[in-house]
Amino acid sequence: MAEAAGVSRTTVSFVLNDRPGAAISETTRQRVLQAAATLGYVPSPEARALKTGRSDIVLCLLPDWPITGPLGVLLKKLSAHLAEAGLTMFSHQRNAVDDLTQVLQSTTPAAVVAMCDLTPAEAAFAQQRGVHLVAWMGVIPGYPDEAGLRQSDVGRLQVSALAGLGHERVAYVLPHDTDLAWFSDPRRDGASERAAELGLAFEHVRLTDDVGSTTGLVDGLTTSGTTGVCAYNDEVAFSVVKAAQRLGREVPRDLSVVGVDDSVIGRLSEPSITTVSFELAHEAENLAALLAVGRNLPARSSARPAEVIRLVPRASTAPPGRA
Amino acid sequence: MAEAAGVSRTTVSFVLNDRPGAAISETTRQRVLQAAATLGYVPSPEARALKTGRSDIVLCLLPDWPITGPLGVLLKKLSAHLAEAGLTMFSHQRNAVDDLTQVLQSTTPAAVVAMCDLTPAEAAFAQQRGVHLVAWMGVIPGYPDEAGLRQSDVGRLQVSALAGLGHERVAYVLPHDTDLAWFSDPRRDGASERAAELGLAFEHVRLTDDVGSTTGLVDGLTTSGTTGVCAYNDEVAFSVVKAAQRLGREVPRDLSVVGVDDSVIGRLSEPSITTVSFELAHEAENLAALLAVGRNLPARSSARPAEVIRLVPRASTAPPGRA
DNA sequence: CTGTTAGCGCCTTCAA
DNA sequence: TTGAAGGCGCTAACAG
Repeated sequence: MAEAAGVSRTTVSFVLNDRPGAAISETTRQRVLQAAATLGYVPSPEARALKTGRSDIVLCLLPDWPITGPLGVLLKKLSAHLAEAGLTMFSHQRNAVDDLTQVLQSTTPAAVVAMCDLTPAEAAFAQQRGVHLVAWMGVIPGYPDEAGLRQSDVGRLQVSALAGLGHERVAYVLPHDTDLAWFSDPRRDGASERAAELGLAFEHVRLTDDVGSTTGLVDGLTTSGTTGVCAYNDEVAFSVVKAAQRLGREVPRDLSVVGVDDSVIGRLSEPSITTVSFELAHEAENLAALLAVGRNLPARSSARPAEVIRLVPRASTAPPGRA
Repeated sequence: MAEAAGVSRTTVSFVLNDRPGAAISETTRQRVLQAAATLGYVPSPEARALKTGRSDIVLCLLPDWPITGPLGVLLKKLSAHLAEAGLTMFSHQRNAVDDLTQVLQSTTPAAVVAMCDLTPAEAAFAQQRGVHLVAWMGVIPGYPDEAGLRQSDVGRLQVSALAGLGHERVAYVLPHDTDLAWFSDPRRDGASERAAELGLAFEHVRLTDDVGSTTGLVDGLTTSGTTGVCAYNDEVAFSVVKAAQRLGREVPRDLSVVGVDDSVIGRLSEPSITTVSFELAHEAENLAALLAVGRNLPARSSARPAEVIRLVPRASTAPPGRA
């Protein structure tokens, strides 16, 4: 900014950054602000970052499948919280051609939130560049997962719900899309563990891309005595319900089904689908606070919820063998 | 990078940037590369951007609702294409607290792709900063929309499909979520236009958040003589189908329904839902080419499809009044 | 309270 | 074919 304001660069820097230590006369302050406004001046992000060694970008590294539902909402909230703290959130979806190493050659973010797994090389590179690494639902070698949400707990909750109704043989149904394995496997494993703890018979099957074959899979499940199904999400649950109905089975009398996500499809299904919903507002704030250390993040009120995940009982579950 | 390689900064810069004009002996080249590798040296993005005045970031500015389905796929493809051209794509979702002006204070991208509307102030700011602006499904004052896809065409195609089957009274059903108005209104308007062209009776209704009330809405539609419904998307279509069935109407005999998105829910519905699918691979390449001008973008083969949008006929549509 | 000054790491013209 | 030097726009010591 030209010293069109008639002051020195230092002064400009001071007032624009609200430097705590420095005392600037209100007159000068106004003069600088005025000049900045008329000139349309804004400091160059690159020069600033170069000088301070750090930008005010927070990068969310997302897995390479679409983020929808509760997680999408969380991202949105996180972005807003960070913006309030003067940080800008960007998302980058993992893809085959560029890894974090590449991405960090385009910018040096203040922090990277890993919502997908990082390789040791990526982690090392980020560290070397002084980038603050936060593992949130993604694995970074040597870092703790900061997410207050375990995918395995989702599976555990589903099984517990069925067990509570008296089911003794339960199954986990995985989605066709193996890209989702990163997500679905932990849920299944949690379900499996919980079933073992409770002494339930447990098996799992994976859908295929052929919709028709779901019928066969569900038939196999019911004939083997399974009375309760945990589905990866509401979409899978819906497809299981449909298949059962095609087979002349009644839901929930012959088969109970529990989904995940509390999505529209589950509400519209007949019967409506019992599901697991997420309470992620507090998580978003937590994460924002973690990322905005040293900045004055506006105080947030929302208390930590009793449970991050919660069962939403609907019509698709009942004790086995009766309506 | 220390001249641990025993060469000058110039040399390093040359080899690392593959400078065309300069001839570097293969020996030196290797020595530099070697040293860079062992030192783990990478040029600072900020310094580079400061010097050249431009970074290699492409920023996609997204509307503040979740991007799913075909558009999500497009983003993913775009990101991969840009990565191949040495550009890094970041996404930033619009939110209430930071606008583009704020975001551009964190970085100076090579280009911004507007997938949501920009204010004149935002556009001016970006221009002043020398950021290349591309309107793609978003409106930027003074810029042409580069998207080969008009939302209004989606609505038009839906109406055409119903008209082709002989329907004479059609309705458009909008989603509850008014955030989606930006998307849904153009579709509805296209449908309305097309209906007028074809001399069809046209009306539109909006769902409410109360699922039960959908029944009443659909009842109103059918009693007023509507035989064909265009739904905002497959989810809305599904909910219309369900409501019709609750009313004892049969789909498609009493009511034909056309959705949009070719989503799983439409395929699993009974009857399966006729829908509009998108062919966006070519769009992604086009857009990438537009953004990567001056860079050597790997050649792409996919030909421009005959139609960006395509009707997928399924079981939920038939001529009016018969099965 | 305000101005001077020295780089941050890189690219690039100019000379050698 | 390579080295030296200047400056991109900014921040932060350090005077004044």
